[in-house]
Amino acid sequence: VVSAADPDPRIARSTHLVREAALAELAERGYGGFGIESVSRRCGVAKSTIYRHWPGRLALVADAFESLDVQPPDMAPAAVGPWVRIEELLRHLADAMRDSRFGGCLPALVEASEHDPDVRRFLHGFSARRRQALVDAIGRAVAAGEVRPGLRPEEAALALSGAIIYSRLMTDRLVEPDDVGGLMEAVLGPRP
Amino acid sequence: VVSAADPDPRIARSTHLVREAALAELAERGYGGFGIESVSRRCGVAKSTIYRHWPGRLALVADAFESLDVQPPDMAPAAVGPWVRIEELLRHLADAMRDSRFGGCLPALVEASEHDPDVRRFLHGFSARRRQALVDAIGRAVAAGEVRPGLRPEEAALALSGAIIYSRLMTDRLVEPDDVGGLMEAVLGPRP
Amino acid sequence: VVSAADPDPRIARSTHLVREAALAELAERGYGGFGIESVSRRCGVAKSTIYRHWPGRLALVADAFESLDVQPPDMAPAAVGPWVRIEELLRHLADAMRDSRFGGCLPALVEASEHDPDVRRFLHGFSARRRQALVDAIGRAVAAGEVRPGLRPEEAALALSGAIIYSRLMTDRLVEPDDVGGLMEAVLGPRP
Amino acid sequence: VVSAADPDPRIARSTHLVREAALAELAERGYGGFGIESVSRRCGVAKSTIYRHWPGRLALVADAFESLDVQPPDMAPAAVGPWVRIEELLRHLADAMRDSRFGGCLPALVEASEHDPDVRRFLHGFSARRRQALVDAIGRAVAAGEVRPGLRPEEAALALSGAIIYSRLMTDRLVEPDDVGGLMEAVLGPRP
DNA sequence: CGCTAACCGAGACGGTACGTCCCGTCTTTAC
DNA sequence: GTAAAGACGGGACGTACCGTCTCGGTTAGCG
Repeated sequence: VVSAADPDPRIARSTHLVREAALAELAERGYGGFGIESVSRRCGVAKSTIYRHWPGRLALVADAFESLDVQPPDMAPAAVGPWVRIEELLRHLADAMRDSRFGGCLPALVEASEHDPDVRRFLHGFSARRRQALVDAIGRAVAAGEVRPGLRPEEAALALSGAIIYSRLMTDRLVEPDDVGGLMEAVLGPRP
Repeated sequence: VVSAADPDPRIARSTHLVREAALAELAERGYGGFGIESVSRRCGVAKSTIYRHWPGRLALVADAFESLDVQPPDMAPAAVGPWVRIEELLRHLADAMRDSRFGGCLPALVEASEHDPDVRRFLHGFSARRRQALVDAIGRAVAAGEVRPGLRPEEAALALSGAIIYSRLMTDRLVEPDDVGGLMEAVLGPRP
Repeated sequence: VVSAADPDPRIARSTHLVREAALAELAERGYGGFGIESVSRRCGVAKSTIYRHWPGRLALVADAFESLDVQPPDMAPAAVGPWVRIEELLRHLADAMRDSRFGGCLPALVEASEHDPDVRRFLHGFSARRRQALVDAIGRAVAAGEVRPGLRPEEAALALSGAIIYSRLMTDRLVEPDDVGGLMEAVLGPRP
Repeated sequence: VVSAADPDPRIARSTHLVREAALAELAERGYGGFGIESVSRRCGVAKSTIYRHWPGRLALVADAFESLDVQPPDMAPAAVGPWVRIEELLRHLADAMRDSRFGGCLPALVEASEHDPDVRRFLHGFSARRRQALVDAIGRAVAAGEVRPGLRPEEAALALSGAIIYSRLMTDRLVEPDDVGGLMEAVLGPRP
């Protein structure tokens, strides 16, 4: 919405404050309770200023989410074995679920994506990118013989990601980072 | 909200019409766009009548969901082999995701459960009941030697359910009933 | 509204309770705050029963007023001198202003009479009957030489009644019964 | 309610339109039938705008009345004789009774003042200010020998004002400006 | 002295207005 | 000249009554 090259420091300040407040608002009150005026009060930026930079509720929500930019960790793709790489990716996802800024907004994100194409694009893109990294790692694990032959990486990645997401959204007990090992063994078989 | 033994047919009529309209409204416009007055207009029941039976938005949402009563299929628990039973449960879940009344409301349900205890209780209860049936079936499959020994039923059930839910909520392509076989093989190993 | 010869004691009981409560309600909360349901709660008679006997708000208000039946005192029309008779009539009016049942309802009565013919008929009738008694007495006082000759009874009666009514409706201090003597001297001249 | 020095022309426009409509509404439908939404529809100003400037029904009623600002005529206090001054004041009052904006609202004003201190303060203040001017004029008439000695100005003013007010509120026939002379003679004695 | 007709209570129902809150647009004011 | 402050029309919220209606349960007074 706002050009990254915008030189005006006032605009940069406003957008930053608003995005922070928007995320806090979403995590705290949910998508239904999210309000522009509430964000305005929370961060001290005038409502008219917010409307000058974002066309409305949904755009602000989508933009705030994008600013989160929770990418899968790219470090050490080859230096470690595939099993460890898989574990790293899943731990990172499990951590994100516990982060108030991302995990707290996830339900709102899911709901918003249902009716707004921008939000959906972001959410599905985020999800797909992450899963692809997992698929790659599982494929390498199959090739390296660390998991049973014949295991299909796509379905396995869906099941592993799904377990973590699902436990966050529809369960009383979310998958902790230390639970990741057990989860992997349940899907991929015994640790090599 | 309304006693099951209430003999007044007017109440029965009103509650039924309102619940139907509420579900349609939720599936169509989501939790954020859900409005009592809109439900009222949709089903022709006066707003005052709705408020006479439900204290507010959230209560109506929760009650409408509960009226869905999408139970896991209880038929044939022992007559068929465990593998088939697991497949049956997962197919039923995959079907529910495609049902507009349940699958369409799921995002709203997830979002609402984040801030309303009643909705949360319903959603988590539904989810847990369903998963428990799956855990039982997987346990029997392990005991029967239909899947690899040492597989932990809880984690496996989480992964299988999660894959289906997750694909509905954060993915462009949901798990079709015919995909269930492949999914099971990815998690449980080759079909016996 | 209800026939005086109605023999059913249940109806008599209901109408009496409702009328009492209606007057109390009017004196307490005024014409604007007057409500059928409030009257119903106050006297324990069901709303449906009230509507069975009166067609609506206004009819109940008018009927309740009529039941007050505050008549000018008819005793001693000739046994005493005209001056004393005038004083008696005005004292009675001043007393009525202090009665919570009549004086408290008077503003509501005035307001209601502005838009309801039934109420207006009652109020103007009450007012005219009372004033006529005063006009008669003043006329006799003129004839008896107790007040200055040439004094017009109609205007004098209007001024005397008006002073008492006006002080109740638009003044902080209403005319007490003991002020009546002074008022009469101001309008009629010195006491004979 | 609104600062007199408020320079925003939008506020001035809104308040003016609303006050006009409120007075029309009061005169037309009375205090009981007075409604904010009706005023809103009548003048085309949104309900939310009305509530932004007045806290509620009563405040709007009181403020609209105050905006009437029907002051007793201050011109010619000494240039003319006391009798003429008295006549002038009473004619002005009788005229006000016939003005739809003031006279039409008077019953509503009386009723409202019974339960709202702001309205009462305005009404009693208006009434007292006006009556005081009359008391002064009558006092001067006594001093000038235009009326009988010993006449008490307070009571006489009460009777004269009362006759006019009372005839408006509780009588079929109000005091016309041309009736004022006769009324004065009835209370004050023959015209000098 | 029982029966039937009526009254009564309880309250659901479709409405309408209340007063509050927020939306998204727009104008005014101040820095 | 931009940002704040906030007025504006609009509309949903949840509440409270309105006046209509349909129920059983009681009760009165006629037979």
